[in-house]
Amino acid sequence: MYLKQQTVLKERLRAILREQYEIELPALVVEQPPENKFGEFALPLAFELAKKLRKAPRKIAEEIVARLAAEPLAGFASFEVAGAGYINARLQRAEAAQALAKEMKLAPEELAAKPLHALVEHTSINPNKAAHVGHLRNAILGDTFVRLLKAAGNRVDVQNYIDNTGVQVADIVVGLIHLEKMRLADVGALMERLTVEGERIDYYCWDLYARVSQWYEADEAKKAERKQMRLDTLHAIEHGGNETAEIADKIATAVLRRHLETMLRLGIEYDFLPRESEILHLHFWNLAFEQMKAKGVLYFETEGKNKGCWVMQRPGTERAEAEQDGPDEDAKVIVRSNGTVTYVGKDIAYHLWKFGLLGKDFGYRKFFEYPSHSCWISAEEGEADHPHFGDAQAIYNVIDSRQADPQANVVGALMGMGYTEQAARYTHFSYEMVALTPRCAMELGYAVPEEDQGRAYIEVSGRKGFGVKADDLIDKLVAATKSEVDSRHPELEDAERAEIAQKIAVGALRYFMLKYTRNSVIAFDFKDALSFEGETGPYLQYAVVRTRSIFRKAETTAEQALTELAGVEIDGMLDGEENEAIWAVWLRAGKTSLLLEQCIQTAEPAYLAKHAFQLAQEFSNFYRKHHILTEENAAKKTLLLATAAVTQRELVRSLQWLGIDAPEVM
RNA sequence: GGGCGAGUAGCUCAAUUGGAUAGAGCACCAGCCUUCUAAGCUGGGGGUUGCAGGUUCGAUCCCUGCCUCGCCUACCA
Repeated sequence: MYLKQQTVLKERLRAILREQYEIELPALVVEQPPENKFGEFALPLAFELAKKLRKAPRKIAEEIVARLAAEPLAGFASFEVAGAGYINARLQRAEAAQALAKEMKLAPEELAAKPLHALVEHTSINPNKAAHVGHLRNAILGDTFVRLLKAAGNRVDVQNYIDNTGVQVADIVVGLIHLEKMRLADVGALMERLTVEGERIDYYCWDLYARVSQWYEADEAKKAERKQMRLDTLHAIEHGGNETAEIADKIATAVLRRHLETMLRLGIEYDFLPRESEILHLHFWNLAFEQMKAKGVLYFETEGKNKGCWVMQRPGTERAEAEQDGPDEDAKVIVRSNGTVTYVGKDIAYHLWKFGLLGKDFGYRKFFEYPSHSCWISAEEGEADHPHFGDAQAIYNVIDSRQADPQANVVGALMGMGYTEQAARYTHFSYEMVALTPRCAMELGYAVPEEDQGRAYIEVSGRKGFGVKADDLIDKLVAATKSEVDSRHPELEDAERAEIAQKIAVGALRYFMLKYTRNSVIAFDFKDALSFEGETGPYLQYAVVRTRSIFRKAETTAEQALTELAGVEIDGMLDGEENEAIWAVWLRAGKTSLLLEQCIQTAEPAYLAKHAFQLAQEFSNFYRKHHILTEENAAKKTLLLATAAVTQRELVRSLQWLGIDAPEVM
């Protein structure tokens, strides 16, 4: 509703500017006034025009308002000049509410103008240890963005990139072979033993990874030897076709499966798992290398520290003419002097594939089953019958901000190859890490040096085994919500209480990760994460539960209540100070599609989280002031019921996009 | 050294990307459950937006300089 009216207003204004002043403004700013008493839209454009027209802003505003008032504009009640030259527009409130009540689905004009085939990559955890809170932020951000893109009408493939042949996996293999003295058969036995004992393989690896990392450094005399073991192991894994690689594959696959299970607890699913092993073995790089050489993106360095390497100019390091003598020491090495390719090189090849520019595809086989679809994994030789991924028009990589540089290198390579359209639709969906507060770290039993105790946060470290595991956090949340539900609803069956607790725990966790904007570091603390009051997921769910309770008692449904509003005369019932709380709900509810658009444009889900919270707040305020079930005026009661209904509809819709499900009772 | 990000209430964060009196939550204080669920609501205190300049009708936001903090900057992956 709101977005549509905003468009109507903008079009009218553009027409007026053309006719009256012969001016075309590239961007017409429409704001939301700080308080509803100023109206629903605020336009500061008179300030901008003042200089061009050499007139006082207030005078210009008056002229425009006169033109706006000259003929009726659909949905608007009035326009006025305010302050030094603001133009405020007021909606015809009853009309707006009636229109919003009818919007059972998102209106077509509020969906993406041009639906795209988008590809979102998120999670991408090294399959060598348990997922931790930082990975949860990644997956929750990515999954939420997927839901937003889909809601706006785009086709979306969800990918989770698996670095199954990297050093981190190699470290675990070194641990199994050299510390635990295991062979392939022993690893199989270990995994069976863990299953029997109900232990998690990813937890086992968490500890082993920390042990190996320390072992590398523990003995000064053996440091070099041990680092060489690590390198040899890595190369064996990369090469494939040997026992070491088989151990790596066995363990990485098992850990990956655990990651999928952990994420599924939060409602997060994937379509495809491309693995580095296939990027290597199917020789994606060879094709990328030929293409890059042919297009002059790579050049062979003959001097300086990078002598003998194929290098690429780093984006943003273009040198002045005068300095162009000698080698570019800032250049990024893509192929080492020993002929092996770096990570960035492989990443470029992978991204050419994502856009369908490589000229080669993965093999595919089924890996994991969800109730509604299968998740596929890359394979050298896949199944004959399979879906096809890649060929995306837009890609979003949910990767933490520390990898901004390598990401920029990939974009730089695409640009250099002339793929400017693809480069423009390449989004590094960057976010800051989740760190721990010093207090939280000490609670977990980690020794925090005195000089670090005053810091706002401490970075987690997989190598030190320092962090909060995802499943531990989810378990803790579920336990806390379960005991709360148990005490509030002793009349319910235990299974039902468990289900409610599960939904609340997920709501709390997902909202916690989404309420911060992407580039703020989350200083994690159990106290905040386990809070269910104030700006939290449960607060939003509670608002929905209250509306459900109302419709149960009124023996109707939200849909019915909204339908019935059409037959009622509500003119005047949304105006005046005594009705402000009612209108505030309708206005906020009408902004959902506007927020959807903003979130996608800025790749920032936090705005929707805030919107949902504000709607819940407006509703709570309304709920206290207006008692629905005891309202005696029939028309008024219909409006109040519809107000609860529109809250429920928009809140449930927003929460669904955030991946949060509201229970029936809580 | 260079690049990126951050610095806002006691704490954790917002601020519609340059707009009206800088807002929320937590914590603290005072109230509100025989009326639709108190995981709630109302009120209160709390701010020189790191510092100093500049740009303009208007700056938390843009520019310059400085201070503090974090991250990135390998022929590691």
